Amino acid sequence: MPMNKSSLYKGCLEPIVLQLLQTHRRMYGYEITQTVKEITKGELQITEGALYPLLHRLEAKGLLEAEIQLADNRMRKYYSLTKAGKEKTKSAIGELQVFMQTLEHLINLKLA
Amino acid sequence: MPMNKSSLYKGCLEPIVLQLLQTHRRMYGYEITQTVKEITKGELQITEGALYPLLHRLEAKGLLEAEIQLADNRMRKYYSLTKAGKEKTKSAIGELQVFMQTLEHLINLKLA
DNA sequence: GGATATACCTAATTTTGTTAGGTACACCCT
DNA sequence: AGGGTGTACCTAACAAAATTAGGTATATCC
Repeated sequence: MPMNKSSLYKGCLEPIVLQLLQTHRRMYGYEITQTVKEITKGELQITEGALYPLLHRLEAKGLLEAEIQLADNRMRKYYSLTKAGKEKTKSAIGELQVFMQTLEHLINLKLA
Repeated sequence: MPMNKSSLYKGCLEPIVLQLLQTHRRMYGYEITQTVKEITKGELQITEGALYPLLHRLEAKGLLEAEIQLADNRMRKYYSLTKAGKEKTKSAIGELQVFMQTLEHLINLKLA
């Protein structure tokens, strides 16, 4: 079950996760993979091998903070944006929007 | 001169180049970098270290064919899409459009 | 003669994702 | 009791692709 046929999402995972955490306030890893799968109707399946290391990197950079919680002998590691994370999210989303406009522009080109 | 602050274009270079070759019919490497820079007003600067290896890969896969031409002691290696390349372009653009819609969907989420 | 632009190239490194595991517990079913 | 599935975390080996930073060579302009 690959993320996608020809991984276009490379480089976009970070802003996607940041944005999700901004709208949901607080999420754990597995929840992120399932939520994205639902929202995108299976189009984007974030692999755990990509997600967990990313979360760890973002935490190490001080953009996320983690809190472990137990329920029914189940561990959940909840992540939320730090102040720096919120700022980073803002700029990341801005860049992503510019990126999307640029992409659309490039794709809809007709020969002059 | 990096391509971008935080390279979002990572997995999208191939479809972009294919699309450009479809609309322009015939281009050489340096021309591609300059054209993209102009079209995107500097937003996307394809580095040569990314482009040339990509062109070689696409040629090796039989998606592009190359033709070297000389003018004023200047070498230019013109690339154009093969039949297989045209088909690949079609599907790549389709995937890219699905990708863009998914991205937009993810970014424009509001908390339910 | 030197800077800038054109025009190709590659090698080392880094980043990021894929693939493919592993642990552990809960729940359901037979 | 045992097995399958789902939840929930993790990591290591590998692969792909871009970045960084070079190199060569010629033309043009000052």
